[in-house]
Amino acid sequence: MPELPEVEVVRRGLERWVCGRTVAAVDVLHPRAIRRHLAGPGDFAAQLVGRRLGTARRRGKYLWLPLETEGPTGPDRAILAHLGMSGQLLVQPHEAPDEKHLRIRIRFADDAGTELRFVDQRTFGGLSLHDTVPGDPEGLPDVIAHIARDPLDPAFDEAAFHAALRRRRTTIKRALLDQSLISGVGNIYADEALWRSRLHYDRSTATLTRPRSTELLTHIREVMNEALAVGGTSFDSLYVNVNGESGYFDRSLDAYGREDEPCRRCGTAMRRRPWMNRSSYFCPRCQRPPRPHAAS
DNA sequence: GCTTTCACCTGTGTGC
DNA sequence: TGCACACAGGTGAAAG
Repeated sequence: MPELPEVEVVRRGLERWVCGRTVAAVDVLHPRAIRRHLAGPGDFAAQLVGRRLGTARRRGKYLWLPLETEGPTGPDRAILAHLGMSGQLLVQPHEAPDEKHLRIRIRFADDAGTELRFVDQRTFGGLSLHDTVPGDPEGLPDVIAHIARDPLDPAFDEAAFHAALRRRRTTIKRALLDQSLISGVGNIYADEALWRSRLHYDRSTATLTRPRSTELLTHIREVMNEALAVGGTSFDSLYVNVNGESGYFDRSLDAYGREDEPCRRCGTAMRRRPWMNRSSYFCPRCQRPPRPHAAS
């Protein structure tokens, strides 16, 4: 499942293989893959043909490719991409057979012999075209202006994050998954960072002291950087980078998916609890529940 | 205004 | 063998 490290790996691949190339043709093979582009597949293709792609950018789990312009005001449009749960952006040779779940194909006006493919089994992801926030040097698409900066962004505001946590009347894992508070954290890295911080997922955000939230942020960054270093996390080949290679971080997970296995700190059997239509993995000894009856 | 719930999707695995 | 069902989970609209 692509979270921030996986998306960053894809961004780097796009930067290397796609940036600076000019779009020659676009095939939309499944309309759901561009459902956020309200004007439809024909408009999506027509607006892209002839445009040169700028440097790939990322905020949290969103990626975008600015469409270069000659004006001094920066890019005014950008292709926005979200991989959802199973999306892949692959750079493939023209002659490579179509993937079973190929949704969008973008061909380029050059002789490099490769094309960009958006492949997505569960169709939660997609591409779309948007105006950018006026004056934004990175060409941030307007529809994701509400997404918070991610913890690997040098401009991430730790003091504001802590203040927001204290203001909220919610629990810590919900807050970590709220992309308007902090972006890029999904179910896997939330469980990993909470385990490292010895925090229970149901702990109230209002009870977190500044040192505790600082420590949590440190662990979020650690686990993301470690995943980045090995190319992201992959469980079932649904996630691969732009060259089709899987990440290896799943071998290093301490919490996620380790139900009944011994905690790597204290040896207690790890537990899984249904949580918001998904699962939370935690150590019942290291990560004490906030209320005696809240977990067993 | 803030917080919580649910629909959207498809492939895989399990139990009967 | 075939069927029903649970599960994976990010996002945003709708409900509370």
